[in-house]
Amino acid sequence: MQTKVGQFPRSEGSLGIREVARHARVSTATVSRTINGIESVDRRLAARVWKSVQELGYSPNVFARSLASGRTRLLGLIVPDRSDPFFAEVAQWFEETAWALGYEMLLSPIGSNVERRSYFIGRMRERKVEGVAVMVFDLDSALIEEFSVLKVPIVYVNAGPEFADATTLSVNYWYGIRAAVQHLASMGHRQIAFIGGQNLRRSSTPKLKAFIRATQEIGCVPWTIEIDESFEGGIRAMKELLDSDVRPTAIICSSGLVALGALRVLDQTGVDVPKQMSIIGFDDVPFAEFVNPPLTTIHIPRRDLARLAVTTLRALIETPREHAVKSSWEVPTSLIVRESTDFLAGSALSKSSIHGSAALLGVQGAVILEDCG
Amino acid sequence: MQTKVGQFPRSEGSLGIREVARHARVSTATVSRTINGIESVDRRLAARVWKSVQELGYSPNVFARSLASGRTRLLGLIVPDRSDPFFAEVAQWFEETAWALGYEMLLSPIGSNVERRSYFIGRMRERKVEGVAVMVFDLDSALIEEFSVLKVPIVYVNAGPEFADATTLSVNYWYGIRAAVQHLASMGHRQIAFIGGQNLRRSSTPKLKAFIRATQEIGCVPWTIEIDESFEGGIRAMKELLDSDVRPTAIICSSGLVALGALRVLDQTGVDVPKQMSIIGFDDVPFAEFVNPPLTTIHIPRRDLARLAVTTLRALIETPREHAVKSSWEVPTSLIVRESTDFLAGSALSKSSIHGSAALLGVQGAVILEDCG
DNA sequence: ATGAAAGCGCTAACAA
DNA sequence: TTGTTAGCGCTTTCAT
Repeated sequence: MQTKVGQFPRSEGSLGIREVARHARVSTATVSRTINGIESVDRRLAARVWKSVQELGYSPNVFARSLASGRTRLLGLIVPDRSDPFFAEVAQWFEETAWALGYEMLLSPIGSNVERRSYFIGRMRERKVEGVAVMVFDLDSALIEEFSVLKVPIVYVNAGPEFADATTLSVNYWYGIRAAVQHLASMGHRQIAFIGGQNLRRSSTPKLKAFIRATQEIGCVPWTIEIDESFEGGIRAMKELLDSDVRPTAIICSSGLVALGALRVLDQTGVDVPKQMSIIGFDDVPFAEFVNPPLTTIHIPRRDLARLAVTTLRALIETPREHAVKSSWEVPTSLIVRESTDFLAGSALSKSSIHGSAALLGVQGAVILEDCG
Repeated sequence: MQTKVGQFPRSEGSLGIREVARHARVSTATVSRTINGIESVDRRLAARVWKSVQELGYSPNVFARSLASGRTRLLGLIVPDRSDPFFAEVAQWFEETAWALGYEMLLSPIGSNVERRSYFIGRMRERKVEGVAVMVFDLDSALIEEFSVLKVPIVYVNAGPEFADATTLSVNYWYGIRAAVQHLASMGHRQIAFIGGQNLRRSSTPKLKAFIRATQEIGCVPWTIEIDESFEGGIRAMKELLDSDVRPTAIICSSGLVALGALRVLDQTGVDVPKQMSIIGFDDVPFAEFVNPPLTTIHIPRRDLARLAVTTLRALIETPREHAVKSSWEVPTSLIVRESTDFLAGSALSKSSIHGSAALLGVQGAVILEDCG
């Protein structure tokens, strides 16, 4: 019989379930059952237990609990970069939703280098995540391999391989981009350019496709210009556009930052937005509404996306995986009209009530155009 | 002798330290020592162990590890609101620093309602945090009480009680605000207003004091206007200022959002920034540099603050607490000059090289004025 | 330097 | 319904 001491000062006087049990004059099992809300416990005993818990100031040790139960209630979320405001917000909603369902989030901003990636993968393994949401497009197959070894459910969000049985969630850019194009067309714009590019999110392709389809739909020639998706990219593209013989009258940017860059050039060049040029961005960036003029943006439902990821994961985890069928879900985008878009100058069309009402809502007001689908 | 089954499907084939030990033909103790990098292990045995770890794809169970060792290596960080970009960034640096030192962060965005607060406090207790950084000013004493029961080290960051023995870190606003006032004064401004207020951060008072002292220092009368610290607050204050008989020529805002609000009003009123009015904000908000014109801001060293919090906590945790002395640290603020400040129109002063060089740095360039202290 | 074995605090059979 | 008890997977003494 040895008395364990340990190098590190343990929490005071080992206040564990045993002390509570002794104090309440019941067994540890009863304490455990009470704390975990198991019905079968006698009301009077339960009351005694809770009282002891209070008096002693007991709080269960999650580590012991996980070890004993074999459950961790941990959900992994793999993103490229936590400092990107888009992923930051998604992560926040993911965590919030997870909490609401009794889970924890383990965030893995794996970046781009391989060491960092396997570090985070290892971390998730050590902590025994029960499921993982993958939000990076180019997670290499070796890592995916490593994961499948774990045999935990995975959902791919707006990314990932087209496994026959992979569960996927995706953002439908078509709705929002089509709404944007039609919004512009309805105000007389025919020369609409799209500034897009490639980045970590790799959502460029679907956005581009949607733009092309939407412009063709209204009988216009798609006008696109590719850049790296950033503030500087927006600056370069806008300069290029301004230099061309015939200027577009409206521009859709593939991200909020790109739009901010475009706006900068326009401001410096003295081009009035929206009178001389209309700009539409994405709300993947905060402060789109605090900028001058407030940006008309395509809204990505980050919160819905995050929630869907968590709930899907939970379903996968808690459902006996007898009939694991491929399932895929989609969240729609929409258009938020603010003040960076207006009627084409010299257009025969006059101000419609839609835009008028947007202005009426005041500085932060916005009218949301649902998808036209 | 019973074979444990468990309700929940456990990780495949119980790949634990025992399997590794068997595979490497050593004891579990040796495996443990090897994995934890304990020197005394024979090189050849260690090699065998690592090989087995590789081949088996073993990764230790953190829960068991924590349970056995009595250490959690968890650091709590209490903030009001994780969606505030300031705290979001601090939290990120906190976590990053913690990782670098082998710790984890447990974030508690306790908000304002009591239930939420005690929920997060409870969470930290359950998880046995080894130390806590408190970044909220008005953590009520009851909660502090609850914490002191845990007997874990606490550092108060820019907040908290003035316990005789409390460890505190704080932001020195004096340097940055003084630099801002002097920057303006050097460009001929004498009518400088300060838009400030109160918010969760409660950093208003030190900021206000610093402003008053700095303006008096240059022989000006402090001109302050109080609002709630927000975008709308900035709008209201700016409107009020524009309506007054005599307008200020330069304005320092107590936060980035307030500055954005002020900028909005100025833009709508057709007041040119910086030609007709200079604006200075705080960089507690991203995109201050992406706005038009790029905002001259007072820089708060969020990263240093977070790092200091973590390293201080670690020192407190890992140092035998024999002589626990009160200690306090400070991080300085500084001024980042961009393009929202300029010479007073009609001033006898001409453009100095300082501002000229800022312009030369281009769209995103900035010259940092260190504290004048 | 290595191994045997006693727990860490809890959960969940199983028995009562 | 309640209690007894065998682990969960690891660390760390203690003995070798």
